[in-house]
Amino acid sequence: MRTHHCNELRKEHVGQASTLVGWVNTKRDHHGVIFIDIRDREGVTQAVFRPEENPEAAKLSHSLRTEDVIQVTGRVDERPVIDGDSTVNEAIATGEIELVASDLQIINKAEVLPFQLDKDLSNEDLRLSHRYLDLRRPRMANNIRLRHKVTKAARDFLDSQGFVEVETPVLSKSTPEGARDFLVPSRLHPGAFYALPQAPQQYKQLLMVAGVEKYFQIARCFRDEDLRADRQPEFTQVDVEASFTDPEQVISLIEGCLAAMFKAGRGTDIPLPFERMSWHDAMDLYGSDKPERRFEMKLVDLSKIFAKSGFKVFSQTVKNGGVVKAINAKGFAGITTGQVDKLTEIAVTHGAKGLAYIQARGEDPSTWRSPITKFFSPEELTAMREAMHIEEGDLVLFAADKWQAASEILGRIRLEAAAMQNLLDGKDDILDFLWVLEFPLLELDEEEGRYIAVHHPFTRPVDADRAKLEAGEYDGLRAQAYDVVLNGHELGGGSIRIHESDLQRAMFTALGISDEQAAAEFGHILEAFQFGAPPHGGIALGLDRIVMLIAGESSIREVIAFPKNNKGMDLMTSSPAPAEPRQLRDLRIKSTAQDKAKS
RNA sequence: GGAGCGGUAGUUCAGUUGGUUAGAACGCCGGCCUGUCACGCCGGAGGUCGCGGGUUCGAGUCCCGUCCGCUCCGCCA
Repeated sequence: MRTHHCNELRKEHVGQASTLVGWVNTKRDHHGVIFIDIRDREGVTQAVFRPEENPEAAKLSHSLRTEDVIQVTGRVDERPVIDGDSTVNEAIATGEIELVASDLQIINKAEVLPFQLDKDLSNEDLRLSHRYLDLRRPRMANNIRLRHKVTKAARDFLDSQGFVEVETPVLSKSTPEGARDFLVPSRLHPGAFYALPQAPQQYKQLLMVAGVEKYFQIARCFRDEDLRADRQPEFTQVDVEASFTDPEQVISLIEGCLAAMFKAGRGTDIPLPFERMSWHDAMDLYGSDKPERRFEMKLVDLSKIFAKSGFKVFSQTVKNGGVVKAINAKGFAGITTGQVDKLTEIAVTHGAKGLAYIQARGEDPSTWRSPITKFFSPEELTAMREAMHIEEGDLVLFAADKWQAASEILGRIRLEAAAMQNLLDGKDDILDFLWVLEFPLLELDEEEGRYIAVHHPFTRPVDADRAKLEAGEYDGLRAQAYDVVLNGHELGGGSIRIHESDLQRAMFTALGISDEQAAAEFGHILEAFQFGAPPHGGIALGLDRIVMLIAGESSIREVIAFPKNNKGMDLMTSSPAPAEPRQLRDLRIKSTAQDKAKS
């Protein structure tokens, strides 16, 4: 049996017998002498086969192929000096020694692999359909181990703070609000369905009513929505809830938890506490509720300057209660026509009628190239130059709309312009953690003509706004909610919750949920709140995204062992797949084939 | 649902203005090689150029359609 892992043997083991097991990483066959690099999960060790040591083993070693599973027994020897040259390999940890093989057992032969493990491959289909091979590659093997370390750090930290891990059901109940649910048909109750949880939100609040006081769970969550590089239909949250708490306690706890996770994952301490910013300021300055602050290019409000401008597009917007805002992409006056078109397209996609800009060839407005400056007075030009700090070579981009719309448009433009200018090059090591606070509680869904919860329907308004909510005044309400952001990525979000049934009913009313619907969908929680529900709040962190960022990957698929592709399919197992007629019969579900036959 | 990019050997890619038999590297197969570690050297096999249609004397290349993948928008309380 194995005596050592493939990363263990050193000079001090010279002369000892050792048995290694693992995969054939590479074979270098010199006919007379054969070198085999054996790989296990810990590392690589070179084994040497010589006819003079054991002719049979040496002969057998010729037949080895990459990824065969073998066991090699031999004597640990120092790497020799040949003709005055050292044969030490400094690239591997065991490079000072080699295993002089006296026995070789081929445990299991391997066919030629569909792809080489020592080369990158761009064909993600192929990787996913043979994921068990893809995971052997060092990068993926490291990511899997990294994920374990980061997850364990979160678990250990929360445990050290007195939090109790509780498992909540995966077979759960569908919720009317929020993302589309995955449904699971019930055999025992034909026509009825479980839903897979989008998050353990209601269960963890009920655990607070149950008196658990401090709960956490490394929780699998499910959402039947379209996928992205950072979105999978099933994903993992570090889900946390506490009773008798407040935002400060949650923030402090999560800063400690993230510090532990980043320490475990990348070995460095992150500076605490994180900076904070109100949602209003984040939108106003960066045009996003998850600001990327590793470059400047802040949004500037020019409404006052253009309030009475002869340029009607601007002055009318301000007159109608909107704003004129702009960003200065320093040194980007040389933007190409194609790039302008692309930025314009982004602006139009997000509701702008076009994209006004100024290419500042010099400091003086007379040198500016722009489709709109001819409409501006000299005073407006001067005031704008001061406000935007326009210098030679700058590019200024405008948006005129309602405050939030204009801000969001410019926020998108800002990110794209920065990408065009490669402003994030060399900034991979900067970790800009940020708390975004004071989110709005509700926002008006103009299509549906009703208010929807910005966070979720259990989020507590700030104390000062509670009376307004109960009185039916829904504009401008602020929530006791907080998001933690890293480099423009939302790592997690949470809130203090509603713990009173009256206030919860008022919230449902605001969301247009009738008493009957509330009783049917949320009766259990309204009832629970009547029996001594403690004040409580919590947060959920996106574990996949956090591990992705620590690993330096750009997709969460790289840190999930068996992810789905863009269409939500597992290419290895070919799921989802049609069900057997018998299964459908048990569930009293008509098959699609039957439907087609009828119609 | 929409936009962009991509699809050529097992893999990663190149392929000019439309022009002979579609190439390279790695991998694979065979041979040689007793100190390599991306071993080396010699030889070989391997292609529905995603699919369908069109233009043309001639299409990997141009046009139309379609499928698949990825990225983004919508969507994701």
